[in-house]
Amino acid sequence: MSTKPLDHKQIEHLKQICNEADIKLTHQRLEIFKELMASFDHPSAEIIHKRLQKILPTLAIDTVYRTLTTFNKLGIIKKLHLENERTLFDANQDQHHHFICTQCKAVKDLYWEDFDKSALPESIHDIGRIQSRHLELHGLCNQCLEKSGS
Amino acid sequence: MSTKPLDHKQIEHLKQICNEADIKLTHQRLEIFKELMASFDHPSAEIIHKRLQKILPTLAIDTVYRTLTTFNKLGIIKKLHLENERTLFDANQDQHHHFICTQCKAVKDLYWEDFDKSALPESIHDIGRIQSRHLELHGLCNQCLEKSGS
DNA sequence: ATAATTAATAGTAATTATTACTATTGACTT
DNA sequence: AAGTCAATAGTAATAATTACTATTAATTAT
Repeated sequence: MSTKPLDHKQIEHLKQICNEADIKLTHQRLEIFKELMASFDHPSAEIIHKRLQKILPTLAIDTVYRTLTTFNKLGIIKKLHLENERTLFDANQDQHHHFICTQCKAVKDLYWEDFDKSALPESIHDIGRIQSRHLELHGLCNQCLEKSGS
Repeated sequence: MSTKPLDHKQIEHLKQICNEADIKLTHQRLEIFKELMASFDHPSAEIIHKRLQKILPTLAIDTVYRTLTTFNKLGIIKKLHLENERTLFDANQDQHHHFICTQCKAVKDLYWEDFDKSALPESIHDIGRIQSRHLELHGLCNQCLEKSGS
């Protein structure tokens, strides 16, 4: 499993967010956050729970769900509802989009600033006021393409 | 509940698809399809089941799920995995996108041909080969905006 | 330092969405 | 009219997520 180097600035940021929201940065919350920051993939609550077993053997799955929901509300992670049997979680806070492989179900990040800055069609005014946009691309990832030998 | 007028061409199309796929167009399948075609909203399996109670009182929820999965595989409807507690279903086969109101959770269709035709960023080649794109816009719908009085 | 306070957690149980199993149905064929 | 077989209803199981409650542990007051 590939991981990212830990960014202490992000942990400082988490401390600040928790302070402002008047909630405690408990050991469990910190470890769940660190696990998310270290994950290149987009783990589910269960995966996070499993990965933390070594550090926090008594951690309850309920706590993982509660914490992830809390983080989601605080805006420091995002729930992903993709073509997957489970809800996935993403700690990448930069504006980005997702590619989902229809074969292996892998989820990969995609950056597209030109699109992010582009204007939405006029017809959007008939619907409502947009706060965010998220693009979901489906297709075959390069790994699966190689395997199927095309 | 607002509904669409029934399009007999679409039912003919369904018959043809079922024929080609060598599956029977049963009474249940037809009624589920008609209900989907008549729906402006994006119903869940349970909602479809409820709405069909009057016509098909013995219809099993299992059959609804099975049929929707079948239709999804046949490509005549799409499963939507949005920020919703349930999977939703969409019978609109034209290329389109979705707006989800963060307050009332309503899902509205959005057409944006210019975007559909636009080229994806070069970086996509590092990831894989795209088969489809789906944009998910989040914000407040006009109805909720009016209610909150802004 | 110790007691009081209280948010957060672990452990357990419940709920909800979805899928699986099996006998039965009903349309079609011979 | 009997046989065939896919599809269904009814029931049960599974899996993801959430709720409940006693306990823990950190913080504040004494």
